[in-house]
Amino acid sequence: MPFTLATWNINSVRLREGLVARLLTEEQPDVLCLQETKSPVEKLPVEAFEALGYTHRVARGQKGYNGVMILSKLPLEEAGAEDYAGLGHARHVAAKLENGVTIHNFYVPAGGDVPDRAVNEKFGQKLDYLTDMRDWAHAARPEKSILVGDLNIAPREDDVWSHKQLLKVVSHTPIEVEHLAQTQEAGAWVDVTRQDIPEGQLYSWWSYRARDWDAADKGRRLDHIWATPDISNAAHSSRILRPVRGWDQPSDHAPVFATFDL
DNA sequence: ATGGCTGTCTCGGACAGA
Repeated sequence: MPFTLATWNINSVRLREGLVARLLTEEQPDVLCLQETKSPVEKLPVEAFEALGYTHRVARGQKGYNGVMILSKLPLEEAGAEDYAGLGHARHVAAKLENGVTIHNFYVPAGGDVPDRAVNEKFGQKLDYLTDMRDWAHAARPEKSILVGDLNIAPREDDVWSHKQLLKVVSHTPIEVEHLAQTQEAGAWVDVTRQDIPEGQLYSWWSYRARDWDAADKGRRLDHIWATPDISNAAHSSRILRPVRGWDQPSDHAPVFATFDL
């Protein structure tokens, strides 16, 4: 049975409960992975999602920051939650579908302003988080797995509006790109979005600060869908729903979709 | 002009996002 998966940094699920419901109604993904829910688990809005058929979920949360949730129309069982780099943050949760596919939902630390761990602790935490993800993938040798989320790195030159102007900007620095590549290699993860859309500029995030984000189009591809090689060939129909960035009181991220024939 | 804004927690403004 084919299933459609989406990942979206919602930037407060309580504030944007209505936008989530709209996406679920209009696009009907089987599984939706959210990041930056910014809510303790017990305060997550779930009733509206249940009414739309999304009766299964796993979540981790904390007050004010971070937070991840997987909403699903398909039954799923919890498959763990890691606290990489020992930050005490709710940045990962995993779930296993009845078809045996495990879904990992990540919110990688943003990393602060200065791309130098000697003067910016947050940048060091971001690199350490990616290193722990790499070591986990290397040890676990994941199979039949999908890794999604806001990885907060735009790895390719055509994943940003200006490669040259962003080389020293956190999210596109060579050291971050190298750390992400090592994480990807350790799990043999296939970048599903780029498998489907190999050429051209592709963004999933546009800053709130631009006067006209659509016209300026200074975006970055920070949100990703990866799959292990045993199921990557089943993936197709990848897409980024740019119009969602233009909805009323939007998140600064657009949702990323893929369908798997499994 | 890569911060010009936005959200949380809490009721003014620090902190975080990226």
